[in-house]
This record gives sequence, C-alpha cells and structure tokens, in this order.
Amino acid sequence: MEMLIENSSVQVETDFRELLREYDISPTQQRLEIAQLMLSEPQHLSADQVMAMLTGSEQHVSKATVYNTLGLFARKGLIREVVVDPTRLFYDTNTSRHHHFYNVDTSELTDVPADGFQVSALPEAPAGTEIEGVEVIVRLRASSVQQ
Amino acid sequence: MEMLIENSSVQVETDFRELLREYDISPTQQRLEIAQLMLSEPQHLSADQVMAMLTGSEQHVSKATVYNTLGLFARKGLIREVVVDPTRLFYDTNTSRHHHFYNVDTSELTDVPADGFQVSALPEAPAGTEIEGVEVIVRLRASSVQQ
DNA sequence: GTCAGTGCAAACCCTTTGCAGAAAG
DNA sequence: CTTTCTGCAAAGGGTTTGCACTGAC
Repeated sequence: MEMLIENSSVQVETDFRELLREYDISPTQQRLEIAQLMLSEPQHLSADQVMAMLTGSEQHVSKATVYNTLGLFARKGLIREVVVDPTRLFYDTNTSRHHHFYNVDTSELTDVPADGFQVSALPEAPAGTEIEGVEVIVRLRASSVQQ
Repeated sequence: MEMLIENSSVQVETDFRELLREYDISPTQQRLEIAQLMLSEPQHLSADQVMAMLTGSEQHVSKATVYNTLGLFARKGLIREVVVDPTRLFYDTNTSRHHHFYNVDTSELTDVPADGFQVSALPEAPAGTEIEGVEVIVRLRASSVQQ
C-alpha cells in the first residue's frame, strides 16, 4: 500500500516537473507541491486556501513562497488570476476562455457552464491599447425564496 | 461673480439634497459634498481619487467618512462598486447596465460603448441563488504596435 | 435632547519586500 | 560554485473600526 502510493506520487511529480518546464518555470520542490495540489483537478482557490491545503502536507511551504509561486504561475500562464473580491485574489486552474459565478455570500467562485452564456461581439480596444482578456463575472447572492 | 457662484452652488446643493433623500440617505454636509463631486458628471473614481478631489474643497472630509460614504452610496444604489483591481475599489456613477474597459497599465476605468458589446443570454443562477449583477471587464494594456 | 454622522488614529488583512540561508543545476 | 529560490519577519497600502465629539432634526 505504502509503495503504491509512493510510486504513483513519484509518477505525478514527474508529470508536473515536465509541465512546469514547459511553462518555463524551474521546478523546485515547493512549486511542484503547489502545482500538484492545484492542478490535479480544475478548481478556484485563493492564496489562503492554498496555504490551508499545504498545512499538513509533508513539505512545508511558507506564505511568501505561496504568494510568489501563485503570482509566477499566473504570469507564466499556468493558472489565471481572477479579480472578483476586493479582499482577496482567486486563482483558476482553467486558463481557457470561460466565465464565472461569484457567490458574494459564500465567497465561492465557480464556472459558468459553457452553454449558459454568450458574448457575441468583442468591443474594439481604444486606440493605443489591446485587449488582454475579457472577464465576465455573474455575482450571485443566496436567494430569498425557498428552494 | 462671487454671488453667481454662490447662487448656482446653492441650487446644486438643493438638488443633491433631494437626490440623497430619494435614495434614503440623510443628507449631511459631507455626503452632499461627495455627491456633488461625483455625480455632477458620469465618472469612475477610486476612494483615493475622491479624497484627492476633496482636498482643496471648502469643506474638509475625513478619510473614514469618504470610505463610509462611498460604501453607503453603493449599498443604497446611488453608485456602483466596480471590482477590477486587487489593490483598490472603483465607484461608478453610472448604475445602469453597461460594461468596462480597465487599462491595467494606467489603472483607468472607462465604459465600453453600448454598441460595442453584446451579452446574449444570461446564464441561469444555480439553485438557491439569484443573480445580483453581471459584470463584464475588458482588460486592456498599452499596445506594442505603433498607433 | 437624542441619535446618527464624523474625525482621528489605530487596527486589520491580504500581499509584497528585504535579506540571510538553502537548494538547484 | 553561482544563481535562483525559500523562509521569516517586517513593511506596505487600501479599507475598516472604536470611540469621543459634532451636527442634524
């Protein structure tokens, strides 16, 4: 049992090592740890949540490194920074074009199903600028009516 | 000259006094000052910018009051809070449905012309929630090509 | 006179930074 | 061995809060 886990985690680690290299990020232990944690499944996490997930993991990662790493990953295009909450940043492991629900009551960030929304024509960027990205955020609150 | 300005400013003040009352906001001197400053023309301002505009105005308004007032105005629906920058909040005096350009290089927030964009179908809110608002932010950066 | 609003400074909280020590290649 | 990365703690910066004073009505 122990060996099986060992083997599979070594396998996973190797994969992420290559992934980071593809994105021009030198794969240190901490970066691998964070990559593995975040990228194993699509999700939306704040730096705080990443910190929390790291607590109890075998390898200690400091706060500064978490912030640095998330910023680095986002700059390199591995993950996407999402600005929805004035009090904290979210990081989305899905970098493809899609939109978000943000529940202001629970601070939960989720994807809008691809078929639920359509942005037809992109606006033209003002002179001297180019479009870096388009973000659509649908703010939700707990509904007052009974479900 | 002095008297003309006096008269017109008294007129303006009266208008905003009524406007605030309509939004269920008791019109204090500071709130009137801020309302007049912001609502005289459509614009996008951060709390900091409001502070700066107040400096040199006849009536002193403290930082705490500026923040409180902007939050109050937003809660009451007089202005709209816009979350585009992780480091500061913007307040938009245009509360009708429209979208924004955000220039990440200059931190400038502007409106997307109404005809430049189309959101066709709103997504359905997940069970137990209702849509509070939809925000579309087009992030811009200074273009590398010559204009 | 009562209660809401204001001002000041301190507290907050997320994020960034400076710098010495550790790890990567 | 050199360079980059990490960890710690402290600084930063926008926003909020606590509380005494002031102003609205």
